[in-house]
Amino acid sequence: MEHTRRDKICDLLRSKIYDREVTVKGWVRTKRDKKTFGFIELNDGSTIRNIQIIVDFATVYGNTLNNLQDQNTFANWKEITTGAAVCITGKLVESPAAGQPVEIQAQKITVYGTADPESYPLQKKGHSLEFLREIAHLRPRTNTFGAVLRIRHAMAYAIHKYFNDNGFYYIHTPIITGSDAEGAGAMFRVTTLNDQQPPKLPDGRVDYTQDFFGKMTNLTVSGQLEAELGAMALSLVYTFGPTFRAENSNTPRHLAEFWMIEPEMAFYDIHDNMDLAEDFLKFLMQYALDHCIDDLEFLNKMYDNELIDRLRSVIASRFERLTYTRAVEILIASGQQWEFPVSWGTDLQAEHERYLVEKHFGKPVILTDYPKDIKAFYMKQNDDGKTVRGMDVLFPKIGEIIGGSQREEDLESLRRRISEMNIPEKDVWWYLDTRRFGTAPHAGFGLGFERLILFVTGMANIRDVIPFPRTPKNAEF
RNA sequence: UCCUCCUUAGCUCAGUUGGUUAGAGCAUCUGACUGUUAAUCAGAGGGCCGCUGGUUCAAGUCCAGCAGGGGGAGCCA
Repeated sequence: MEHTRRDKICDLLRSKIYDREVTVKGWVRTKRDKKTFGFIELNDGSTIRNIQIIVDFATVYGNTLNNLQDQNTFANWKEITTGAAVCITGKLVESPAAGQPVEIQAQKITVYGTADPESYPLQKKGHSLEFLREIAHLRPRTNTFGAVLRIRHAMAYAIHKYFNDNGFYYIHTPIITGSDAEGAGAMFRVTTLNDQQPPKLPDGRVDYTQDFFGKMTNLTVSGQLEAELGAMALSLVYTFGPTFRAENSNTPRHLAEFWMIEPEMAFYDIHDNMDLAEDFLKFLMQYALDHCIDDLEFLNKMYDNELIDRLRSVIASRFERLTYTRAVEILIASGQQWEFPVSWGTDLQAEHERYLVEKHFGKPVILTDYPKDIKAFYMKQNDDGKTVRGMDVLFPKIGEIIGGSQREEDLESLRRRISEMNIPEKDVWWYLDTRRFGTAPHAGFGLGFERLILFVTGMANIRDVIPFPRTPKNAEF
C-alpha cells in the first residue's frame, strides 16, 4: 500500500490555512447520501470532533448515483459505512455551511477496512453504557469512550507532570509480592504449581516452598510499603501502578484490577500531607479543564450537567479539615435518621460521609485522627493513645477518593502495633529495618486512579472509566 | 456476600384481568431528494419473548430454579 502522510483531524479543525491538499485517515462515523454528492463524518481519535468530507461524485467517481447500475464505479462508495477505516485525500476549505469551520473536498478515497453494516454493532445513534460494556473491544470508537480515554490519558500524564515538577521520583514497586501484611483486602494467588496435584506438606497443606518463588506469592494490593522504602532514601517518591483486590465487590465504585497513585514523603507530617493532597487534586482538575475542555463539554452535556461547575467549585474551595471526633459530634448533633447509628469508635458509613460533604459543608472534606482500631498498623499514633494520624479526603458524589496518613516512625510503637494486629514480624522485617536505621517522620497517601477519573469525567460507573474492567465473574477481552 | 429491580428485533423499549398472526422508534436494505450535519420522505426485511421446569383448555404475561445485567448496602481505593 502506498504510504501517505496523515494530517490529524484535531490540527485541521484548528487550521486557518485553506485551499491546500490534506490527507486524513480515520473511521467513518456517518455517511449521508445525496444524488450527486455525499458527506462523510470522519473521526481519528485525535479529538472528539469529526471532520466533514464532501464527496462530489463527478469529481471522485466520474459519475453520479443515478448510474447505480454501474457497480464498479461505486463499489468504493458503497464500502464507506459506519465503522469503516478510510484514507481520504482532498482540499481543505472553509466550510460554506454552518456546523463546522472547515471541511475537505475529496479527491481520492481509499478504503482500508470495511465494516459490514449488518453486523457492525455500533450505530450512529447512542447506545446504553451497559450494552457498550459487552463490546468493550469496540467501545473506544464511541464519542463517550473516546472522551473518557483521552481524559484518562491526560490525567495520567498530569500526575507524572505534577510529581516531576515538584521534585518527586517515580518508583516502580513490585506487582508480585510475597507479603500480605497490608491487610487491604483479599489477594489473588500467583503460582505455577500443578493445579491438579500440587505438592503437599505432611499436614496436607500445599507446599509453597516448591512454588516458583519458593514461597506463597500474590498480586499486590498496594505499593505503599515499598514506596516508604524509597522515601527513606530519595525523600519524595510516588508509585503509579496496577493493584489487585480479590474482594467480591459488586458496585459501581470497585474493580478487581485498578490503578493507584501513592506518593510517600520523608519529613512530611500529616498537615504537609493534607496540603499536598489538596494541591495535587486541584492541579489535576485544572489540568483537565485546560487540556480536555472539548471532551468535558461533551460529557457535561450528555451525562452530567453539573460536571464542569463541580470541577471549578472544587478548585475554588478550601477543603474542610476536621477530626474524626468532631465529625462524629456533627453527625450526632445533626438530628438525621441514620441507617447505621453513629458512635465514636466505629467507621463512618457512606451515608455519613455523604452528609458531611454534600449537606453539612458542601465541599470536599478531609477527616483526620481516626480511632486506631479501625485503621492500618502503620499509621502514627497520637499521644492520646486512642487515635492515629490518618486522613481521608472525601469528595462529593464518590466519597473517599484519597486515604493516607503520617506513618509511625518509632520502631517500638510500630512493633507493638504489629503484635496487637497479629502480623508476623518475620513477614515485615525489611519494613521494620527502615525504623531501625535512620528512621524519620514521613507521610503519604493513596489515590484510586479510576475514582479520580470518575470524578473528572462525571461518569457514574467505574467500569466505564477503564478500558477493560475486571470485576467478579468478568475478565473478558 | 446481602437487599431489590430488570432480561421481548442489531439497539432502546411498549405489550391491558393469561386469549387469534408479538408492536413502535432508531439502525439495516431499496428508492426519492442540489449543502447535509443524530438530515428528511416513501417502502421492505428482521423475533427460541434469557435458559430449564411447572400451573393452565391456553403463558411474552402466573410460579420455581438457574444464568446474565442494573441500582442500593457491606468491604474498600
